[in-house]
Amino acid sequence: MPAAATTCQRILDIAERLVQTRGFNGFSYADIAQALHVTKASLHYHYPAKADLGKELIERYERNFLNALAHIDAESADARAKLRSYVAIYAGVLRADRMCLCGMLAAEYATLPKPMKEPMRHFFDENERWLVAVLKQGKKDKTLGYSGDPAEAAQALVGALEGAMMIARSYGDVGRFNAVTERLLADLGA
Amino acid sequence: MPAAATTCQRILDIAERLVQTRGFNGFSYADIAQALHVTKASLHYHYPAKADLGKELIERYERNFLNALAHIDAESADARAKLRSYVAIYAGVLRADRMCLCGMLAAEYATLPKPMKEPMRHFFDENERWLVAVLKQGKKDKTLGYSGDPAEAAQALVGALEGAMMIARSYGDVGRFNAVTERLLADLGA
DNA sequence: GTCTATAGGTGGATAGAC
DNA sequence: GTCTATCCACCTATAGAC
Repeated sequence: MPAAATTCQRILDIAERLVQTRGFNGFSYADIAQALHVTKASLHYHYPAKADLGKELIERYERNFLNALAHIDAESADARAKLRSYVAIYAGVLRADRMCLCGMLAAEYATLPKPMKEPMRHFFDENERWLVAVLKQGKKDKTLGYSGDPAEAAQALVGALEGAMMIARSYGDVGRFNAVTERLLADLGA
Repeated sequence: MPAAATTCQRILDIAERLVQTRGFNGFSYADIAQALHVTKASLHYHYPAKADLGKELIERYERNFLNALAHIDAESADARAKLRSYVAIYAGVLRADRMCLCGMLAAEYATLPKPMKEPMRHFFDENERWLVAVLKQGKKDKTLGYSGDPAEAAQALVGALEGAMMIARSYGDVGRFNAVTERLLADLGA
């Protein structure tokens, strides 16, 4: 059985939800304190500055995301299935009325504390690295089709997913996201 | 010659730039006051609440955008050319290190003042309406190709543009955006 | 229409007791 | 590790003089 969540983990869980729904500039230590029934001062013991909290949020989010991708690789050998599982991760986030953590931070990029900027881009780099491998595999075994550079195709896909997610959330319409992603997948042959 | 810009217009110009670069939660009346060499109180005379300013920003942005689209319709009859001109608008915004105003607000949707939410979605509705007309024209005269519902194709395109813009801006890399949009246009036959 | 002045609140962050 | 208490900067917004 899993060990009880530490205070640090609980803080990150609440903060993650807040960033994904309201943005990094849209929540405060007071919001976490209220949800966790502790004082703001206690939070500063664990994460002295908001930038520290934000950096840790990104790094944990990327770890969890890459674990999910590794899980996909372990589960399915088919490039088409991998791609569909990848999109399903995004759909799951949106269903919880959340944006991708790093998609949210990308919008707020100009106002982010410096320690958060590089880790945020790293998330996208790793996503694209994984996607490039899947796209290359799919092209090699002729299960996926796309034109040009696989890196560009990966960037286009990530951008399309983030953008579709962001807009669909404004409409409160997950179906809109699903319709768009179904097109994207179909265009790739998945 | 154009009339001298009114104070209201100057306020909107500064605020627009601030929202597009920093987000609605990322700037304050103090920022505008400093840039305009007036006091915060003066700004409240023109726009009592920040929500009033935000609503006006969206409505002006949409008016200007729709004017640009009307200009495209007047300039070119070719659906492919129209589509390329549409994408060029986005590229121009990004080149100025800005995000689309409404793309930015879409990310911040949960924290937006109520009076801004419907106008923001209206911008996307009108964009998609225009795109649907172009896509239908292109399909009719066989200059553009896409599968399925033109409304869904329009939503996919808008989402892809907004997402690509957001991410490319984080990397400070307009070329990344151009490469992605070139793919999108090519896939549509434009 | 713009100013000074200020209200009333919240932001992130720290000191020091327990 | 959590608390109380507090600091100071900043926020949106208003009152009232000019």
